[in-house]
Amino acid sequence: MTEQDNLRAMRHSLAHIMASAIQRLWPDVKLGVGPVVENGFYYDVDLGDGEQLSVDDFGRIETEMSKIIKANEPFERLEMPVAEAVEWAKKYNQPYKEELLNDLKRAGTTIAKDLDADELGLAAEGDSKVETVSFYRNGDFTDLCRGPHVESTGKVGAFKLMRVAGAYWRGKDTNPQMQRVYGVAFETPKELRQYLTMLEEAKKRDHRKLGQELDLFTFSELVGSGLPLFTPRGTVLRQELTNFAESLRIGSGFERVSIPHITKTELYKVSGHWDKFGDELFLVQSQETSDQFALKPMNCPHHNQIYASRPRSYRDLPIKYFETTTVYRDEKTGELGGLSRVRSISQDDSHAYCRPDQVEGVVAGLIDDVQTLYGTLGMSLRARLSFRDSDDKYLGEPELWEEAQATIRTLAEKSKLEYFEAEGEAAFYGPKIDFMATDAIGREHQVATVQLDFVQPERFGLEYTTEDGSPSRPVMVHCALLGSIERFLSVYIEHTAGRFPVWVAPEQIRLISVNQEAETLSFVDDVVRQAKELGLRVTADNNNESVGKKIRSAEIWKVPYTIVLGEKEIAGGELTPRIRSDLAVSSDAKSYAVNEFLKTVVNEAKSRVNKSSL
RNA sequence: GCCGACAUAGCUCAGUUGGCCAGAGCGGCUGUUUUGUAAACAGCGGGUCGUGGGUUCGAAUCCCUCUGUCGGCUCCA
Repeated sequence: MTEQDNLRAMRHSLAHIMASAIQRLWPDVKLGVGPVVENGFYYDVDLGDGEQLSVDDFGRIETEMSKIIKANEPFERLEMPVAEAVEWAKKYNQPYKEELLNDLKRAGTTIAKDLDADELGLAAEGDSKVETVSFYRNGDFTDLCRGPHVESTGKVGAFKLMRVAGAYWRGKDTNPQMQRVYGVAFETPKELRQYLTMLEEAKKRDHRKLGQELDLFTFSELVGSGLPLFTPRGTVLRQELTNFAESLRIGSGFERVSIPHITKTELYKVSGHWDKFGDELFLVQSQETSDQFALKPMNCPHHNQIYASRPRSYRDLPIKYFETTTVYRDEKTGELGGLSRVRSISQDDSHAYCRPDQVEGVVAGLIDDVQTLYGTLGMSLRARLSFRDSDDKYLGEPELWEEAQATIRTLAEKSKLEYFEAEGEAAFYGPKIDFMATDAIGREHQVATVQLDFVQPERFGLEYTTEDGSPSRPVMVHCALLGSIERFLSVYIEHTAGRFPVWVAPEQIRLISVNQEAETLSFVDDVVRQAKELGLRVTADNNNESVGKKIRSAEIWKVPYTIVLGEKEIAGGELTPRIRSDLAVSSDAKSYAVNEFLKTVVNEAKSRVNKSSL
């Protein structure tokens, strides 16, 4: 058994132990499923009679679990015919288990396609009907289960119950809702502690907290949920990041286009999005005509109309458009949160219209841009090649798919990307490459995406004239480097913990006057003026406070360079910048002539480095 | 949308067996001080306790509605 398998067995065993502890405390509990998840496990339970578990009960449950662990009860595997198992479930009043068993009996799997039996931790012995099922017993607790488990309840490592949340039985929103109790578990207490420390760290860097503290963005009840408002500081962040992404586009031969934010709904009836996503559109009614409009939920159909506005020759291709613009999606309110999930979504979107023989070159260029961007931001990347599976929901010629997927695989190989393939993750219109970036505390986030599209060109009748004069369909390549800029900001704020490198820092230099004397203030003004002339973001703190307090304030605002100005500086004409600790390369404070310092900072910003050049 | 928790000053938070004018720290403003690398001192403002309704002699506190936030579920072009 590998270490991985052993950890899984430990976690799954803990799910059983937790269920058995809950059953001791609430004998009438009805049990759902209890699989292993990332970092731990959960079990879905239903206490019945509308009774609810809360985190206040965790102490009792954990105590009970500890007793079971201490008793070191062996896990015994037993088998019984399915019919007998159904009787067992009936007898012990476990309707959810009964339902699962009936599925096993009928279909041989616990559920059609939407849930993976393995994830559920349940028996599924292939596609044929199941004759016998396995149970595991520890002490007085018996549960339908495929296993494997650890030998006995004493061998489960370190765990902690984390939270309880609602979850639909078998993930369907028409089913009754159960309570899902989550726990985390590791082989050793040390690993558990490390994990909990990481969570603490994540909490400290929560972009919602930092957004408030660093005055980056806000929400207003009057404007509505999921509609972030960016302050001047937050807007600098957005702008610097999009400027960078846009400069990569321009370097790769994309041309900027510009479109309105609304359209007649006809556009989406043609594109096919109306049927699929119509209920998530914000509708806008004209008071003048009977036309119904919608706020755009994506940009491709608009861009397609620009492509379609004149005849295209094979010589014109690839035609590459890009635009940073906002789309609007009426997401369900319960799904919104911070900047991670919003209803006004800004995208650095691009669409390239290619001949089939150009797809490879275009995609290679985009992969290159993605790598440059995330390399500069100090995040490592992994790519998921999202391919189709055998489902019939995919549109477009199967040969085209095969070819495109092969191309993507070759490119991933050539670009030295770390990648993996995921069947069934493709969009309905084509395969894609989704990029995941790892942040400073080891969490992975989905960011950029490159998608091939065979469907929209067809739907919109996009064409170009080939060498022999016949019409042909271009292939569309969608790409967003930052993805949703709001979501990306949430990732980047947490990645940097708000300690932005100079090129993105809303406030790059803060000047602190030692006193209020006219000579000092005029010297400060002079440095501010010079810095602004060089395009730097500089502020002066001339408040009547102690130097110590003003330094502290600059630290709290995470300003990269703080400079105290007083008699000494006025006399010598030199500054001694205080460098924010994460940027500093050495700990010695050096002095620079005003001009020399400012020019160094300008160059540092221009080169987008993550360390101080001083 | 669903389940659960929550909403008190600009921020962070006290204040529940329903009861005197609703509190603190930070931030803000004013004054004193003229300050040298993470918090000088003093004073002053600031909240119809998210909204609307209800119960009660009396509601920040109990009940309902709505709005918003958080943890999940579901969804994600």
